Amino acid sequence: MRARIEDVAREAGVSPKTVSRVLNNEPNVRNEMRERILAAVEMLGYRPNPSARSLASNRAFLVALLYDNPSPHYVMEVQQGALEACDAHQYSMMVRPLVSGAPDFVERVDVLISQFRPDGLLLTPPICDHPALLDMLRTRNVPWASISPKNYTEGVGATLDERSASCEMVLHLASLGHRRIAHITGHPTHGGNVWRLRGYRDGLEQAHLAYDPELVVEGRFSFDSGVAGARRLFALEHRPTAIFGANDDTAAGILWAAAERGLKVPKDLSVCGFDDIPLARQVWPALTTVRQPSQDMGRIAAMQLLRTIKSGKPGQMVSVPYTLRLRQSTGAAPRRVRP
Amino acid sequence: MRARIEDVAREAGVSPKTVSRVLNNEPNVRNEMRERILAAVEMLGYRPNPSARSLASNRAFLVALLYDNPSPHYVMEVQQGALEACDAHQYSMMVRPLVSGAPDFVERVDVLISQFRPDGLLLTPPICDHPALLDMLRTRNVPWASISPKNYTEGVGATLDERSASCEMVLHLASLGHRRIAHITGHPTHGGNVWRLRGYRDGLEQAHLAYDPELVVEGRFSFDSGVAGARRLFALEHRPTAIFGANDDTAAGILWAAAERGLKVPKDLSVCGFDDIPLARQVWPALTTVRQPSQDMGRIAAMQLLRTIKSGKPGQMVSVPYTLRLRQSTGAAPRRVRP
DNA sequence: GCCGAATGTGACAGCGCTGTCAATCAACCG
DNA sequence: CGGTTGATTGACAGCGCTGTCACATTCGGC
Repeated sequence: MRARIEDVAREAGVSPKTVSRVLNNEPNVRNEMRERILAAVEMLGYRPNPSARSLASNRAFLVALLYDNPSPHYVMEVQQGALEACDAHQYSMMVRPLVSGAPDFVERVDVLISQFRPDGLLLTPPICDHPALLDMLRTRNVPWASISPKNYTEGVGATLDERSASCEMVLHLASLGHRRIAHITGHPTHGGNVWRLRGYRDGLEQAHLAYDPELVVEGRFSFDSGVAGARRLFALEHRPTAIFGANDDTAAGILWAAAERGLKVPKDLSVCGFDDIPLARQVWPALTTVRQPSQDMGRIAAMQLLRTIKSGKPGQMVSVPYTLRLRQSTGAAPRRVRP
Repeated sequence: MRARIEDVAREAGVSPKTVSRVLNNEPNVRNEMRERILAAVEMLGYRPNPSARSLASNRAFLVALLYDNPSPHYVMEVQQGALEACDAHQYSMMVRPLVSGAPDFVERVDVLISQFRPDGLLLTPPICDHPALLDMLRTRNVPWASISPKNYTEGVGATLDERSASCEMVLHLASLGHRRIAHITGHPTHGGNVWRLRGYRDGLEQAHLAYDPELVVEGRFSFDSGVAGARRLFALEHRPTAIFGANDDTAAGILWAAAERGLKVPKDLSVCGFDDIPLARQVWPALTTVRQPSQDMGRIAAMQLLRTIKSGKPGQMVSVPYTLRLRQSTGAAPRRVRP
């Protein structure tokens, strides 16, 4: 049978409670004692029983990651990073896919909380911007951390300056000579969408290009919405020479639609995306995009959440850096626009 | 405070133990009583405390999904399916990314088991074919279910007849007039690789085409290995007119390398893959591939695992159907091969 | 060297549930 | 009709840990 705390206590010649103190990093244990106990733990290969721990302490040592996201790669990256942070702090993590548009969405999370009693939640877009959910969490006093929330000036979590990144991207296109730069937006309820769109407008302004509403098409952060959006833009009388997709999936759709129409990228059309998922390198030509360190963001948000849980004081909203990845899908604007 | 089993018992006018019996579907409870108790559970919105449950019963109501897989989409699909099955049976699921090549791989899983005491493990390729791990699990008497293991004639889990699927794919290419059909294999330690390769040879044989070792290049189930493998095949004096990638990532790499070399797909070269991940539709031209219902496989494997756990008798290895998805990346063999 | 405060340690109950086993009851047998 | 099953229910202990509180020890200031 596996070692219990009592065995460690006997081995170290102390009471179980003292062992418990050491394991939980509680103060008021002499150093000598602490070391003796840690040695005994090591020797017996002791691991606390999480169920007993959580039953007795009424803490679950559990963080739940909630997602509702069309991009498995993104979720996977965030999950990986969050898992790293949880492991490092001896917390376990559960994952839960959800449909944030479902009528019983908030209730489902409520059930989840009463069932598993997680110490905190990790929210990805668009869940992190769901007002009713956040209200419920506040009421139930459950801490949470957000990844890329719409409002990045408060709360706990990790963000990226999507507005500046988008602005830079548009300036890059402008510097290549593009004058008609279109944008296929993300899902209107995603926080990211708001900032990427705003950054697009910033970029136009800074490049002294007029904003033309005709050139902004609503998408859904998906491949299909990229295809559909690009088809609409191609049908314009005066079509754009560059299209900025709100994410890489969208941009891949644009590329696909361009190929369908026989347009050469980047000769006839420049295309760029956002996120730098593997797909960005796997399409032809490889996508110019903004690298977003999703895994780091997952790790950082989880760390801030754990800090909040442990200290009771809210952690920070950490901004992580982005990088422009210039690849083959963007190039000089064509002299003359082919239909 | 949240309702406890005692509250339900009081409400229904029975002992806590009887409530427990109902909640655990134990026999020997009168129907009338069962219904009264369920009504009380419903009324109070009672949810058993998983920690207390697992502490008292020495079962964790927990399944761990282990993966070491380069394809996030695949893992995500399996995860989603497995989660559905676990939810339906009131089990929770933890996920754990691992590196099966690491020297301490088996030990890490061992630690995981003694720490969380999962009732069973769900193994994805290539982990499900790791002999040392399986030995350890047998020794520790931990049940597991596999998804697409190399040996699909025994054990518990879900498989797909990859051999027949690959054979059909090759026959499809042969029917289009291709005579030099190449194959870029998967990672040599993956079970799937063995059967896909064998199916490729079956197909050649059934089409009365000679097997040419020059046309089989070792890959790693990755985009990059597809690019590298295709470059090698293009360098052959007598290059293939069709390349069958062991999975869609590989096939996407082949497409990329073809574009790089200026080869038109499918006019100059036919390409096909395996799995039907979203990427297959997102490249240009869309990939002909084999649809593998990964989510169903995750769900089915989890169900079989849960059955094993609950009954003590091993569940089955369930074979799920595949479908050929013919898209634009395959076409009639060229009359004359351009260099 | 004495006293109060700060620090270090342990005894014990109990978290919410289930396993064990005993008690009760109805059905059935000869 | 007494005895024997088997079905149904409950009492109670205890899973492995931590919170609470009491007690022991050390420290600093005068």
